[in-house]
Amino acid sequence: MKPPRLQAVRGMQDLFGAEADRFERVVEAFRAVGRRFGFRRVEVPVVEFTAVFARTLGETTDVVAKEMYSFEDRGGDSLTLRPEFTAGICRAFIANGWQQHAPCKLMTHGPLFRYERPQKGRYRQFHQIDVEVLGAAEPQADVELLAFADLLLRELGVTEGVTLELNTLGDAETREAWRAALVGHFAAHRDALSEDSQRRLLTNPLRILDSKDAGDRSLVAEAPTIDAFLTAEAGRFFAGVQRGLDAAGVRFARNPRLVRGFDYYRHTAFEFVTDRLGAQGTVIGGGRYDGLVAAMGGPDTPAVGWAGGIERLMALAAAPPPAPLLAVIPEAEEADAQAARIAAALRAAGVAVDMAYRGNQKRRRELAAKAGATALLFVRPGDEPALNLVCDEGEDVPARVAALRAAVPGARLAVRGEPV
RNA sequence: GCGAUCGUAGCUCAACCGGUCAGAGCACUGGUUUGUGGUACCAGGGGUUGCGGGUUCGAGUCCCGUCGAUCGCCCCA
Repeated sequence: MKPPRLQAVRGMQDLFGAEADRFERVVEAFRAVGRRFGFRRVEVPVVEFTAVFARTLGETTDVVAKEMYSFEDRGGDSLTLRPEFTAGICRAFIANGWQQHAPCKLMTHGPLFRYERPQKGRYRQFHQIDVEVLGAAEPQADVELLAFADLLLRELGVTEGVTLELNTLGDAETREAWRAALVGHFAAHRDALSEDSQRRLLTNPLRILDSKDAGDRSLVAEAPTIDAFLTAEAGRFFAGVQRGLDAAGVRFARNPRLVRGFDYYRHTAFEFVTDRLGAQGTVIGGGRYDGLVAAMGGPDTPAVGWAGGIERLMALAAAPPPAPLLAVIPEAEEADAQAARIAAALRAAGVAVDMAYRGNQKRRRELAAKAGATALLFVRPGDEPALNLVCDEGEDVPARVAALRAAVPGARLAVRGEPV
């Protein structure tokens, strides 16, 4: 197969300029908010043995069978590009004995890969931010995670049209009873179900609850909700989460039809959803998966986490504010060395500096503007440095002047032509 | 995996029913002016109209295939 020209692989994209800036903004906000909540950065491999994902997701599901990037390496091992963070983090947790640090509050971000049909907000290589709390059985852990997500969205300016939908899947006993009741309900109306949902009845009955088919929806409306099946313990846990959210000022809406497709999910399930991204409306999604670590062969470890799509958050986030950038512009070739010295001194002092060294004066100002400069520093040739500082409206001029005085002592300094 | 729409310079687009239709703006490059914060002027480079095949005297314009994008379904860890 010949690759067509220099196109990127289907569903994978190049990011540059304003788009790349937005991407970075999401990641930086995530890390900053995470630190405020006491989460620690964790790094796990992009590639794992296929079994790490196949075992947790179920060998025969569509997800494993046709939506993973799996391949055989030169040693004959079946490897897979990670389609999610959770399984890899749990694998690392078990392999490295991180239970000694429990509760582990971990955060990470990076690329994930799923072989799906691309559409708006859905790519084959996509990027997520991810947090997990391993080894905490208390509802406070769920609350803290949701407060984290809520604050992050506010910091990013993503609140309009985004709502937190919350549900519980109960404990294992609850879930089994509810599932049986749902199957009974839908089986009794099998003929009225859409073709897709008749299939779901056999493969994944909970998923009938979020069917988009109009006919299914009326049946779904009559379907039993989980509340009638909650055990005392499961009910207490869910009440604890809701109380905590109220206390933390996190607004949510109960969605009794919010489900997870996989059995290891327990108790809390939640999604921050928007109506502004077409069919891919989930911005952040997660829940409690108390059964997963044990199912993978590790110690019995309660855990909860969420992941958010960076591409989707980017699409909703406000444009990042311009970062301060000082452009140093030598006025003539003879000033180049002087300008270079000044730029070096300023950078060493922690000031973001760009150099505009191409073309005539006009051109240099244009290039500085295009680079996003918020302040210009003209360097006049001569034995002693003569500098003229021109700042944006929002710039802290005294701070700029102080930085220049410190970095270039003895310079003749002017602000907009006026000596200071 | 299924259905629909789309694909013209780096970007956004134009080209009536197939016949000088390969263009504009922005961007880019060089220069002039200005002489100090993006807005002036002049000139220039750049496209075998995604790719391949077909119909036709003639195709960007019609047909088929393919690649990609977009919207929805499926799936959603």
